[in-house]
Amino acid sequence: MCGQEPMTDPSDAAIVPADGRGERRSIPDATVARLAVYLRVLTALAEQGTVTVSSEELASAAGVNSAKLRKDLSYLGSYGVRGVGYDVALLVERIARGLGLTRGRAVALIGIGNLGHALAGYGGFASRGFRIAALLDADASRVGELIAGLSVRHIDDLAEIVRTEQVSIGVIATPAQAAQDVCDRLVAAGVTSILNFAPAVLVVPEYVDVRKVDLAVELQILSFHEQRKSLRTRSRRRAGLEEVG
Amino acid sequence: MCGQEPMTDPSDAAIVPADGRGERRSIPDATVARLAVYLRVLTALAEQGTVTVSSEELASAAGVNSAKLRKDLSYLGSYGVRGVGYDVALLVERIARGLGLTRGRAVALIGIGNLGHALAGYGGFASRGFRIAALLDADASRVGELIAGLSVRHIDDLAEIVRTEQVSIGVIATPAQAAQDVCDRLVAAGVTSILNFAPAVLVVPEYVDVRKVDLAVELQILSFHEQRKSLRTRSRRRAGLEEVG
DNA sequence: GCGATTTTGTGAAGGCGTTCACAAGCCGAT
DNA sequence: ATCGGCTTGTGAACGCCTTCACAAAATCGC
Repeated sequence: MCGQEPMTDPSDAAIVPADGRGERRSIPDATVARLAVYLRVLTALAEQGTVTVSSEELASAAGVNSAKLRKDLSYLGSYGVRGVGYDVALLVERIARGLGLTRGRAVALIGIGNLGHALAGYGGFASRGFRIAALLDADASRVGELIAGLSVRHIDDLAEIVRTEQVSIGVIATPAQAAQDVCDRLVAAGVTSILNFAPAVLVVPEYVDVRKVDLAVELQILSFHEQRKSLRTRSRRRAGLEEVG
Repeated sequence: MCGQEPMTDPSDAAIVPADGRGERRSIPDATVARLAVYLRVLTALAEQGTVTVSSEELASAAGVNSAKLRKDLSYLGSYGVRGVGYDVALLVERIARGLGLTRGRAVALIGIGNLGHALAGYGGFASRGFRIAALLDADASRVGELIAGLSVRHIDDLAEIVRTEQVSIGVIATPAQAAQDVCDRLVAAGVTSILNFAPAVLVVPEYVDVRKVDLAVELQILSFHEQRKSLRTRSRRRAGLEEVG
């Protein structure tokens, strides 16, 4: 019913200068989000030994329709073979390259509370090419604590860490009221991509990308659909299409 | 640059039967997601004593433009006053009602690993009207463990718990390979809304809503934009618009 | 080699959401 | 009571994304 695709803000469609024979073409944000999913599915296929996959198979494994999948892949170039399908290994490589995953990026995680702790221990980052370079917190009493093999450092060390570890992405897992301050520090340190788990709207310069994940908002969206479903049932009942109470 | 709005799948626009004088009109998924954000901002405003707010003020606090905000609110009805703005308390009430948050919904959380643990302890759920009714895990050795005041129960008790606790939303925080099985159990137990943190594509009947949060995908999207930024700089340099290397 | 079959890649069409711009409406001052 | 200023609500235009449908291309069998 309500699909599973995450989404990005369509207000800024990806722009590529279209210089010479540089990048092929601008890739829509919605497509980028799906490419990441295809990559995950393809990696799993590769691990179980699948060599070739058709758009139909891959699409159904990723939960989209095949026309959309083909159009998405076409933004990267023509890597399929008509009548045959796609080479799994080649596609994995192309998508990874398209998403800029060729060199593993360093991530700094700020806010070692409940959620920060879980994120620090989450294996999915490392397994998909992201290296957690540092854990930081403002609470001095947490500094030095060892989590997932990393020692927690103080937020004041942020700028230095970003420089020495070449951090390109900051993850904010602090309480809401600390988020903007941490965000400002990240931007000042030169970080231009931020993933925000705090339930707060961040203000950043236009050249900085922010993605947010708000757990309560997700539940509220589901709540809306739940209500819609029960309203629908109720009004159908009222209309006498089913037995009346 | 890349905005902060989460997104839903546009492939299924909300449908309301438009019977008699039932619901006003269909609310787009993108709007629903933003309404949840407005609600958060408005609640904060109310707490600090603000009585009235203009679309311009609220929009900038929520990080959207005012036209969009007004159109979003208009789906709920006409609750603003021209020349004045919106009554904060009234709007909070209307949005909460629109999202179906009038009665607090019960949530079952399955998978008490790293992430599940953090989610169980996350205060943001309770504070926004969601009650965690049960924690479940397939690992018998975890059963009985006390987390955030709740005792972990075995996944086999799911159906019973859903019935007795009136669970309407299931949250999956298991490893990827267990996700589909847990999902099937939820659906079988009558749950029609699922929030999935496992990096897996869930197959569900069309009447079930699934939202997914994939942390690695979020990072990959940021990675793409990082690459785009550096590519742009590089090609500009190559074009001689800046000093050459 | 050639035709049948399969599957990709992509113009074109359609749908949905965002943005624009302004009429309608409310308040307060005079 | 009227006027001026401010803010909402919304039709219309625009743009992006999805979906459709088919030509192009590759393999297989004969």
